[in-house]
Amino acid sequence: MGGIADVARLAGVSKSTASRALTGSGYVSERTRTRVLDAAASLGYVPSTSAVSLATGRTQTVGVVMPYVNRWFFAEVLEGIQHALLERGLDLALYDAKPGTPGRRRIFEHFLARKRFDGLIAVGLEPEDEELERMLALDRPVVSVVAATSATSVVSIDDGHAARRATEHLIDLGHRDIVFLGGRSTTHWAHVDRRRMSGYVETMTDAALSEHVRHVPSDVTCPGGYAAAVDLLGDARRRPTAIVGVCDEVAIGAIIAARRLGIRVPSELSVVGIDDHEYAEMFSLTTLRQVPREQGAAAVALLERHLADPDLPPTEVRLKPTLVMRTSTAHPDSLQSAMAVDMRATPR
Amino acid sequence: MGGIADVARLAGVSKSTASRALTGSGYVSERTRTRVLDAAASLGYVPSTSAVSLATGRTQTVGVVMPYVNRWFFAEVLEGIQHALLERGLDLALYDAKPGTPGRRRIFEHFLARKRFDGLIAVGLEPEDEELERMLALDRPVVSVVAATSATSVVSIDDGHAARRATEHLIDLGHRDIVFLGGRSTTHWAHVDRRRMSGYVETMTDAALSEHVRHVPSDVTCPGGYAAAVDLLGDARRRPTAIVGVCDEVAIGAIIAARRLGIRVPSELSVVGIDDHEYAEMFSLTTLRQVPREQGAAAVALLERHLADPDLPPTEVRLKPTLVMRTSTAHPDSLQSAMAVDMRATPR
DNA sequence: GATGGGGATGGAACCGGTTCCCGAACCCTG
DNA sequence: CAGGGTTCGGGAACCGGTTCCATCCCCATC
Repeated sequence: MGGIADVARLAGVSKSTASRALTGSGYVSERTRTRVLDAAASLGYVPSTSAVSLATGRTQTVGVVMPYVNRWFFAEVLEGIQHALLERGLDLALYDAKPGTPGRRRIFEHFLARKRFDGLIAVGLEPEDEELERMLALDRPVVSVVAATSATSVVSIDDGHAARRATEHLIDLGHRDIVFLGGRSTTHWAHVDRRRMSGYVETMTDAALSEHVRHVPSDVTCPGGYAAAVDLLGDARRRPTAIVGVCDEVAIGAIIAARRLGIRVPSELSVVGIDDHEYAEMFSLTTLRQVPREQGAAAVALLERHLADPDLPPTEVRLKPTLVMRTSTAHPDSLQSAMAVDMRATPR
Repeated sequence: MGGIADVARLAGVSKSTASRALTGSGYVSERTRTRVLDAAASLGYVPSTSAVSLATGRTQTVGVVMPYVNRWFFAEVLEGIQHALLERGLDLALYDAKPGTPGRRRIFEHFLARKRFDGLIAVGLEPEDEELERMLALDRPVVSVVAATSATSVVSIDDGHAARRATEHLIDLGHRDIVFLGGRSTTHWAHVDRRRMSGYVETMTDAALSEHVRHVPSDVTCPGGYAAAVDLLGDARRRPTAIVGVCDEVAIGAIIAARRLGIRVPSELSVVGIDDHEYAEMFSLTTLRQVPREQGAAAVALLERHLADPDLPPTEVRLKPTLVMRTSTAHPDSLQSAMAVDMRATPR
């Protein structure tokens, strides 16, 4: 019902003219154009997307593949993507590809092959070689958000830089016994987490603190950070003066653990994270801010460029995180005592 | 490239026979069927979805409309839906319709009208009348998850029941001064929140505690609950002995606030939530468990029935939440002191 | 041996658009 | 006034499947 043929009939023109008037391509006089547009409006005409796709080869849809949607970073990126697509009139097909599940296999074997999209955005996917192959074989542009590959375009923050800034911040405050918390727990290392860890190790080494380098693994979630921190902080002899969380969720878990154990933050323990999570403010967490929503938007913009120019080579967009100072970090106790002693010792 | 015509040619049959063999409808001899299947496999044939949709009128896609994707409940429902769709070979088109945004208007005016889906799932959408109209006018089955309407099928938990159980639990422990925390802050009341509030009020009234009924509004988020609780608990004279959180996020916010203020949970303050949020365990939160993932799956199952039988009348699936006891609730201090006094007073 | 019904197959129409190609009309110039 | 370029519009092919319908064959039945 209500096909373009009806519009054409009502406007008194042929299908082809109606199509030209509606899509705005080819020569159509101003008079007939408005006549067609009026007819379409009065019939409430909406073109059939399948017919359009079939004829043009364009689906007006972007596929989004991500391993989680219930974690802060991913949900935010997804919202950013959705928002950007909405503005462009594009639909969003979501594929939730949890690592190691049969669903993930099906997505790569069946769903993607159907090519229901003009382009693909892969968020934090960490694809196996074969999975990456399949994505590239689709002959559709692919943009990754957070990825270690250079086979596709990539949008991400500079993770090493973020971890370096975080670590430097603590060192500048006078900390030496700094633990890197999170990553490589039950599962393998995620690339992001490894890059952040490397940034931490490099900075420690550069500051001649390499013998203080210490990594405490945990699930990269708030409960994960909490559990690992309870363990770490429970034993007073092993307790560091500062923690770099692999991300805010882990850092917040550590703060909650510290509070439960009666360890004061920041006077007895400094904590810094990476993200600027929705809850960071509530916990006064000092952190390196990234804005996943912007990364989603940037991914869409980049994908759009690829769609306009199929020969555009893979491009990298790397955003710089910024340090957001709150009150979860301070000079270490020992230093404060030392300073206090100094002050007392100083003749007035 | 690689159309069904090629498959047909390679198998030495006509397009129509190839189609029948591949879709499994109509008469095809066993021999030719396997021949066609082999040909398709060797060519790596994947049917064009747009062509299939155009010919059959089915898109093999389900649309999902929700106001948020970065909140726990919504993200979990989404994952449940995605998982269920994956099993059925259906695609998922996501529409993020934040209340009061221009994007939401566009979704209802443009995107939905394109009917890129065979059916629609609306999660916690709270549509305006006009929006509901539009959805129903699409002539596609609609299933709501959490909704106050009976115009569509609905999947949800019994919110009133949940709040009643939560409140009863506190009353049974001996609390009288019980506050309902959350809802109707900057925005309007959400229906869910109102239903939960009603359950609380009813229970209080039934227990002859109506003069103790007290509602403290807050944003329905963790920081929102935190901020409101800091306010509420900061003044010792206004401080209740127990809190029913409109949801776990708010309840957890209250626990965090209490801890910061040095108020012990549960001895000085009991807190109960509704959800069984991912973080509930970490905060030892007593709560009424709902499993949004199951609700998503149920919504898909229900939608599937509607697709199979277009005349199926709107149906309701209402799940019962269960009480999960952790250690955020206990007898109120006063009662414990009273009991202690009693014990001392009791002659041995 | 004629009749009929069901299984198997191919031809062609159809889903609803876009786009190529061609002809008509128009305007301007030489 | 002839000729050439530009604008406008229609017919028909095409995108890649599904499905209706006609045909043919085989076998059981009367």
